[in-house]
This record gives sequence, C-alpha cells and structure tokens, in this order.
Amino acid sequence: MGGFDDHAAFIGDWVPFSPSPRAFFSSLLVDDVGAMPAHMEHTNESKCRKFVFEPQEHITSCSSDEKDGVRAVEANDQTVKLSVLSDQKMSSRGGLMERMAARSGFNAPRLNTEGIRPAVLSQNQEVRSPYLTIPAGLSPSILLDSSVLIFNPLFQPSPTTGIIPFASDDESKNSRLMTEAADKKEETACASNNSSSSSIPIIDTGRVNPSSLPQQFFQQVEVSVHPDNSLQPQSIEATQNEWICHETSDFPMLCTEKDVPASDVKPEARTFKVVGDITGHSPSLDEQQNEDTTVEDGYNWRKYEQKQVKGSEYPRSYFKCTHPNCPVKKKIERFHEGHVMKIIYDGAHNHPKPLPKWRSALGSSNSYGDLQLDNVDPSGTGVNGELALETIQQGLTARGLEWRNDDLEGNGSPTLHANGALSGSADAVDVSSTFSNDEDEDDCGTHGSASLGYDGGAEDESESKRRKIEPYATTDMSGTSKAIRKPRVVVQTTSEVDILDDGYRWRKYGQKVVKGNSNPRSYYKCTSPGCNVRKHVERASHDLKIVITTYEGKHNHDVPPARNSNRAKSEVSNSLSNPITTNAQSHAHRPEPTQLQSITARYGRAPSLSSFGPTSGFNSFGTNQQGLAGLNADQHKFPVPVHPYIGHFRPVNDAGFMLPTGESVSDPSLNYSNGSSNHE
DNA sequence: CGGATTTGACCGGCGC
DNA sequence: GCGCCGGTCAAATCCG
Repeated sequence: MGGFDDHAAFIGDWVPFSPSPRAFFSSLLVDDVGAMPAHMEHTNESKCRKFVFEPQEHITSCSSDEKDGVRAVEANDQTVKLSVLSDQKMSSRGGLMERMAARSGFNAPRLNTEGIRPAVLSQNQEVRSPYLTIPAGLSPSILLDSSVLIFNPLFQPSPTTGIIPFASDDESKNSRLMTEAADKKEETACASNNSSSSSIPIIDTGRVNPSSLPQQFFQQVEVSVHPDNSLQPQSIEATQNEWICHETSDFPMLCTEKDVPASDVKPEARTFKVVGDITGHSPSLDEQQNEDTTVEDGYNWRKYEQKQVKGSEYPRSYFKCTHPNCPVKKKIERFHEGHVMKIIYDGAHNHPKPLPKWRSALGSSNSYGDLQLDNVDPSGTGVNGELALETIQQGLTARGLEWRNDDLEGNGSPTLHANGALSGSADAVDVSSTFSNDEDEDDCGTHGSASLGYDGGAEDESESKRRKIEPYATTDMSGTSKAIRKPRVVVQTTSEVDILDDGYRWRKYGQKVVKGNSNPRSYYKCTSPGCNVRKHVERASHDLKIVITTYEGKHNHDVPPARNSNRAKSEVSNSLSNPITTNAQSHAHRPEPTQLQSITARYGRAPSLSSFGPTSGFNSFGTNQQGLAGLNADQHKFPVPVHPYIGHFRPVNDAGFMLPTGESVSDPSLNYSNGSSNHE
C-alpha cells in the first residue's frame, strides 16, 4: 500500500475526495473480481473510501495526505450540509393546481378564485382550491343547473377528526362524494354525520339529466376536497375529458369547461379520478401507507406499488383490482402536505363488485375516511331526477367501463367510495426501522451473501428475472433460501458528484428512492451493445459526501474512447495548473450544496461532470483501462492519480482489460477521463 | 433531430 | 394472501 499513499498524496492536491474508481472498477467488472484482494483497509481516516465487495469484501482506500484530506473534507462539508428534502418541500408547494393540471395533461382554463378567496385563506399558502374533475360530457351548465353542488359547509370535514361523515341515506338517492378523515384516534366523531362541523361533501347530481350526458361522459372524475375550512374555495373546471370544480366561499361551485377539441378526446381513456381531501391533519408517512391500504370502494384491490412521485412529499399508492383479468387500477395520492388525497380510478371493472366488503366497511369502524359516491341511480334514468356519478359512468359501460353496481346492489347504491383514511393507526407501517434486504445495506460492507466469484452468466437478466429464471441459482444461505446475486462490486467513495467515471459509458434508465435513504438511487446500464453491466449510484443517507456505486455484471468489451476530448483537455489543464484555484472554481461552478442535493434528488438531473465545467474531473476522476494499461490518446484524462489500490492487482479481464500494475499513477499518460458523460 | 434523461408505472420476489 | 420494495420499462421530455 505504499504506492497507494504516494498516489494519494498526489490525489489530494486536486482530487481530494474522489479518486476515480474507473480503472479499478473496470478491472473488477471486466475481469474476475475474485482476483481482487479480499480486503484492504487503510487507517487514514480523512479521505477514506471504501471499496466494498459485496458482501464480504471491503476495501478502504485512504489518502495519506492528511492535510489535503482535511481540505477535501472541508470542501465537501459545504456540500454535505445539504437540505436533502428542501427541494421536495419546495416542489410540493405552489402551483399545485398547475402541476396537477399539467400532470393531467390538460390546460383547462380555470376560474381564478383567488379574488374571491377569503383573506384568511389567501394567506394560507397551503390551502388550495379543491377541485372536482368530471369527464367530458357534463357541461358546466348542467352542473350549475343541477343539484351538483358542493356546498362549502358540506365539504368541511370535522375540525377535530377531519372526517366527513358518510350519509348513506338511500332515500336521497343523491350521489355523494364524501371524504372522511381517518384519524382512528378520534373515531367518535366519525359517526357524526349531522354535525355541522363534520359535514359531508356532496356532489348532488340528482338534477342532472343523464340523457344529456354524452356517451363518453366519464373519462375522468377527479375531485379534491380540501379540509382546511369551510371557506375553502372550490370551483369546477370542465374539459372535454374532465371537469374541475372549485368551490368558493361565494359560490357553491364554479365550473368551467375546458375547451378541448373533440378530436382530442380519447374515448379509450377511461380514468375516473376522485380526489378527496380528508383532513387537515397531515398524516405521517406511516399513516399514509396505512391509509392507502384502507381505501375502500367496494372492490378488492391489491396494492402493488407505492412510490414517491414528483411534486409530492407523500407517496402514491397503486392498486389493482384483484378480480381475475380485471384491468382496473387505481392510484391514491396524497399531496399538499397530506391535506388532499387524490384517488384515481383507471379502467372499467369487468366483473360485479364484490358485495360484502364495502358494505361492511361502511357501517363499521371502517367508515371513517371514506370518499364516496353514493346512492347512484344505476338505471341512469335518474330516479328522483338524480344522477349519480356512478350513473354517469354508465355511459362508459358500453365501452367497457363498468361502474354499475345495480346488479350488485339492489338499490344501486354503491359506488365509488374510498376510505381515504388518514389513519394514524397503530397499523402504520414502520418505514424507518425496517430495511429490506437491499444490497445497499450490504453496500456498507457490514454483511453480505454473495461472493465476488463471477458467475459469468445471466447478467443480462434483471435480478428479479434471474431469481425467476434461474431457480437453480438459489441456494440455501444461512438457512434462508436466497438467490445468488449477480456479483456485485460496491464502491463507496466521497464525491460531490454522483457519478464516478469508470471509463465506461452508461445510460441512465431509472431513478428511485429506496427505503432507508432519502437520496435517490440512479440506475445505469452500460451503453455498449451487448453489454449488460449495470450499476446504481446513490448517496449514503448518513453522509451525503459518500457516493455508493454498485456495479453488477461483467463488461464484455473494452473501455470506450472518451468523448469531449478538447474540453476535457482544457479542463484538465486548468485543473492541473492550479488545483486549488480549480477547486475554488469548481465550487463556483458547482451548484450550491442545496442545489446539488436538489439536483441529485429526484427532480433534477444529476450533476454531471461536464456540467461542472473545468472542475468536473476533480470529483470524479477516472482512468480508463486503456489509459492505464495502454492509454488511449483520444481520451482526455487527467494524469490521474490512479487509486493506489488498483495497482495491487492486475487483473486482465476477458475483454482484454488491463489493470494498472506498478505504473505510477502520477504518470501523465494516465489520463484523466473527463467522463463519459453518457450518464452524466 | 437524435440521444440522453426524467419519471410515472409496472413487475415480481420476499417477508409477514 | 397481501403489502413492501428494489429493479426495470418506456413514454415524455430535455438538451446539445
């Protein structure tokens, strides 16, 4: 390791915290990783980086240059002090409607209710206009002339429970859209359906003449109810496909119809959205999760996904109808500080609604937190002149969308109701204490199960597929049956940029926030044809300076020539000429820590080496194998400080990669690649 | 305009 | 059986 320190000293000057694992990785990935030293560890602490060979191999490289190391750390600290969630927070605010509109794919003109919004509300940025979106076919006039009214008081959930009681009066035959809060701790209020404070949000469609509704009426219904207070403005905006209703304090409901060319209407798109806010209570993540699972609409759903989506600090849950071959799905999303819950139904049930569930739920403790459309006149004839939203959907039935429950419910009451309980129940999922068997945990080198031995096969298969396709690969591991993973090389390094240039070109194909780490994980594939090596990169949750890169697979090709040679050269030159200055410049060019974090977080592009200009390389330096072993003149690489560790093994991979042996890392010929930029 | 990225949605294994 | 969750797909979007 002596050589290592020498190199490290060099690295310290200009690449204080991110020696490129390029050659190192390449060697690992291209060659038999098993040839790697099983364990190498440095005692220097200031600039240690770990190369973790999942599971048991754990390599830590450190710079011997404490001074530089400190500098590096200091520099990094600026980056470290990031507000991980700041961007998400910010993104979750403002323009909610716009975002939703954008997401919904329409630009419906909206009534500006700001002017009529009570001052108190105006001051509350958190308060957004609730809206009701009803599919095409229902004209504003119909709504206005009908009893499709959302009275403010009725939309007001209980101030204490946030519950909007469900009045299941079959007599009224009114379709109702209800939202109930789901604070199970305050169930007593749940039973209250007549309390003025716990009102029922109702969409009374009783006066709508179904005959006036176009066949393609229900493509989308999206209703949001804001619980904050009864003064919550609401109005409706209608489009060819949907209506958005905004309730205002002055008008029961204002509706506008989106001007959408009929040609734009896609009858196939059958989405029924119900957005109902439940309560002003901001549910915890646990609550949401629990809540999502408690949503009840009469059908049986299987939750198959829960994901954080852009613009929302709350996860969106995806459900599929459990009925065989039923294509219906629904999404439950909470946003705006959890004050609003949106339920989006997509598709048409091709089966009768299971009888008991929603019924029982309705009358039971499950009653709270319901979002419901009730008492629909399934006949569509509008008994009592009422038109339930459900009925409206009958127009879609002919096209395969069935929202009819008449066959199921004698009185045709059913419908859409979702227990959007904001339950703070004890059933809440503990999201903080549970870790999956995610490799990231292994990444830490604390444990592991797979050897580095290369299986050499199936790397083109996803892990899940491998588990499925290669059952034989499943072995008993510590008593538990666990599939053998594709060999992985986990590299933990310190860098301000997420992507470490390892000489290969990568294409990002996914990004996701995984449990236990608020920092998103980015997934990359090697862009070389036929090469199925993948890697994922993420920042350590406990230390934002740390970038954890996990490689999986084996390259079947050489390191591609680097691109952007001219610029890279220039950058290299600059960087080398005055590392410190460059460093400073780098910061000048770099996004602010928060920016960086924001960028690396879900919503922005990951900072790229190239995007950082001249300083790019300093965070992520790489040495392409050829550069190390034979140099590629086309590649512009820094006279890179090859990670000392690299010099300790000289694996020659199948693809012909040669890893550095004893050559000096400071050899100018060891170019620093400014990065493939593919993934950057 | 083509390639890269973003990001919502889906798949399927795993654990309870 | 169900929910969780990592991984992946792919359409939309971005960007050079």
